[in-house]
Amino acid sequence: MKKIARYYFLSGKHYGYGMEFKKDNFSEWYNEIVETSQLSDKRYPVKGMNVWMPYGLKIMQLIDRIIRDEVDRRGFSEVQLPLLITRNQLAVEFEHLKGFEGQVYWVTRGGLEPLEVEAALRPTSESAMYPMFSLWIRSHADLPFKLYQIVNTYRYETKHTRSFLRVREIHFFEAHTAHVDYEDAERQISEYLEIMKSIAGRLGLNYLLDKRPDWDKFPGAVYTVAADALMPGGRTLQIGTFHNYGENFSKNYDITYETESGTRNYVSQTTYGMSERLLGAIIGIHGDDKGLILPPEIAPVQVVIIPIPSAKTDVNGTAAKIAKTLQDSGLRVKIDDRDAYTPGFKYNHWEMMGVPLRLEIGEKEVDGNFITAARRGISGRVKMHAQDIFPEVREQLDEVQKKIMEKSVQFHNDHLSSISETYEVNKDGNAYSVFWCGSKECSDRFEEMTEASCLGLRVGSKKKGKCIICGKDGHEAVFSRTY
RNA sequence: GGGGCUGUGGGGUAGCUUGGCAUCCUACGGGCUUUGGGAGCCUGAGACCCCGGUUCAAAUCCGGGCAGCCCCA
Repeated sequence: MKKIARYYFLSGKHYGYGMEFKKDNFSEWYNEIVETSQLSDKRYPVKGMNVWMPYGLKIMQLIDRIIRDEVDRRGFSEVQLPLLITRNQLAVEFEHLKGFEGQVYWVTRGGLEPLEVEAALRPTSESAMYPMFSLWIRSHADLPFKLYQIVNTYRYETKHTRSFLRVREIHFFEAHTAHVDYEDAERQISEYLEIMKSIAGRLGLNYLLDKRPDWDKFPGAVYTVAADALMPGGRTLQIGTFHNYGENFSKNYDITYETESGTRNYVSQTTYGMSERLLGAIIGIHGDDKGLILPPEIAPVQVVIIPIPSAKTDVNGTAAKIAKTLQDSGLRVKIDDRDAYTPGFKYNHWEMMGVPLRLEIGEKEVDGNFITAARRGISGRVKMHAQDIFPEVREQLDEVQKKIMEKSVQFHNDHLSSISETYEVNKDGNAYSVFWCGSKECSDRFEEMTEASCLGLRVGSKKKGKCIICGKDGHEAVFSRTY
């Protein structure tokens, strides 16, 4: 048999034997799955900068495809701005810069010569984009102006880094818009929330929408809303942010437009950010003791076919035929016909890799003209008709997606608790819905007592009650430990 | 921000206290035999994080760096 190249989807396990850690030991489990499923190799010798392995990169690209799909259809255009930002661009005097001061990488030399103008690696792209916005935006006819880019950004994290959850080189999606007025910017925020909902649905993720307290909003923003996902291990993960900048940036970067009546106005601006934390959430929330569980839409291999070798029946021929049918229908399919491994080994391997659907083809199947299918995350096997198999495969992939969402909703609901006394916070951790008066003092006090910090007021909640700390009138807020 | 721990073949480890041939498992290459839930035998290759110090001699002791992990705020 032709030898199979040792690429991601067909390689043996490089790193040992199966899953050593169970998911209830989340920290260890997470590290192990990132390594054994070949998502990322963190042996690269720079802290917080890991290698995207083929399998992990493919998943991320499929996630990006969903993001592009959702924003493109709403009139955004993709751009790419340079990585370097001059000191001049950054040195616009306002709070935005101060917010990032401590975590900016600087390029100070070109070859052996010190640079005349030192340049920063973008920590985010406001200061790269907005001087250009100032050139591009001329009149009200240019508005709303909606761009996005998917690029790496750099932040000098001093805290403990973790694959996909806290990194120094960030795979970043950032949408930037400019509008005629604040009201239109507000409409843009609503559209962002709609996009987030749609993306999260396709990824099987749930999240809370929290309006960050003033002291925790994005530097330079009027306000910040964040999407926080509940993770195993009792922490929340910020997987999306929505900022309304008002005119704070346009006034500093001189972004104006000519109105219909001939006057000049500053634009109102917004941004929307997401990163590989989406992948971190997918790994953490969907995975189980056997490994990854991937939503079909982002699975590099959606269907894996395991031929069960037989002396008297041509299982490989049947496997190839089924594979071709499914591929022609647009699915990502692999046949694992390596003869050095037993079927049982392959079952475990592909379950670890999170492949949604496995088809087994042996003597029984060929003779009986059917296919045995196993669905990731759903126990038991199902039989499919070998003829016209695509609709049944499609249906079962949808079942896997449905199950992922059900489990995800259940997890989310199980781990968000409403409490009225701080002693109800338990060490195992959850996210806590409480009433809060809005003061920094009470937030600090709560954090001191429970280690859970304030994510902010819950967006859309109309609930009112007495502040859990001081007893004054308050609104529903969420507290939790965070990544 | 503070404290602690650890770096040995690709992965996981023994050895370190008391300096002297580096242990085992797994993964990997070749061969045979197997294959319906992690097969077996034979064989091969592969390692002491980096820099400096002490010493006849350093994986082992000392100093610094880099990297990783854990706990607390």
